[in-house]
Amino acid sequence: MTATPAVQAAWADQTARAARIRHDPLPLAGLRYVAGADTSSRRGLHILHAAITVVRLPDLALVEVVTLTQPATWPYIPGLLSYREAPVLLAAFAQLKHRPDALIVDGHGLCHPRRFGLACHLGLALDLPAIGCAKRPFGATYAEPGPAPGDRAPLLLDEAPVGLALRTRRGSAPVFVSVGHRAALDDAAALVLACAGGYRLPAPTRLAHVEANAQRRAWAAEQAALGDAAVRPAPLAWPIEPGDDRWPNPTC
DNA sequence: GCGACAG
DNA sequence: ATCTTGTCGC
Repeated sequence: MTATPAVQAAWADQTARAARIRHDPLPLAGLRYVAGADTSSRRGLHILHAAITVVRLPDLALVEVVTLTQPATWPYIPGLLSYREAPVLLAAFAQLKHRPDALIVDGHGLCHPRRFGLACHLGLALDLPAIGCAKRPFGATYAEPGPAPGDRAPLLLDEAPVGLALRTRRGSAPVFVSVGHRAALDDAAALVLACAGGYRLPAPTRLAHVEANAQRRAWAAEQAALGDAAVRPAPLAWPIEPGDDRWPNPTC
């Protein structure tokens, strides 16, 4: 994907929004409900299945799940994941009965070319403390952290510290934690560790991944049962032009 | 042209 | 992200 007008507009949009990110300490002591966000989709199908989970601390019990299926309006473009995934994730979040104290996103926060990854985008849109916990470093470099859970090393992007490579489980690759919005990095790491529960990925996003996949399978089965009435997968119209309602806009 | 590249 | 078989280890 090249620098189409919509892509350039999105870059400018991210830079403008990044200036509004705050780095508050997370009130970890009173933290009770932590949400997780993830999506699933089938290979050539531009349909997104989102899941938002709410997990209770400190026992990591799953107390609420919302899933939602919507057509994607953007392709996946490295650095512009938000424009693809944020709309359906925000719509799903709006259906939550609980108001979580914080959100963990399957993706990056400040570890991003314009310092505005999906976790920043969602946190800012929701005005909620948000952190990114990704499975791959997205171009950032790091020294291998020690083997014990809690061991960590700085994540560097363009020579700048943007997050942590954090060991959450012995014998597993580290996860890549960066601040999204209204959170400090050490608190973000502490929260991820508090949610690890013996797994590599923190419970909120790990369970959201499971739920989003279940939603994709359920949707596929439902479509199969509908036969002729099933939605025909319209190919994603791309690129888009100015004035298109998919143009980067502050509401999503 | 080649390799990188969150999900 | 998804596609895919077997394989290694607790």
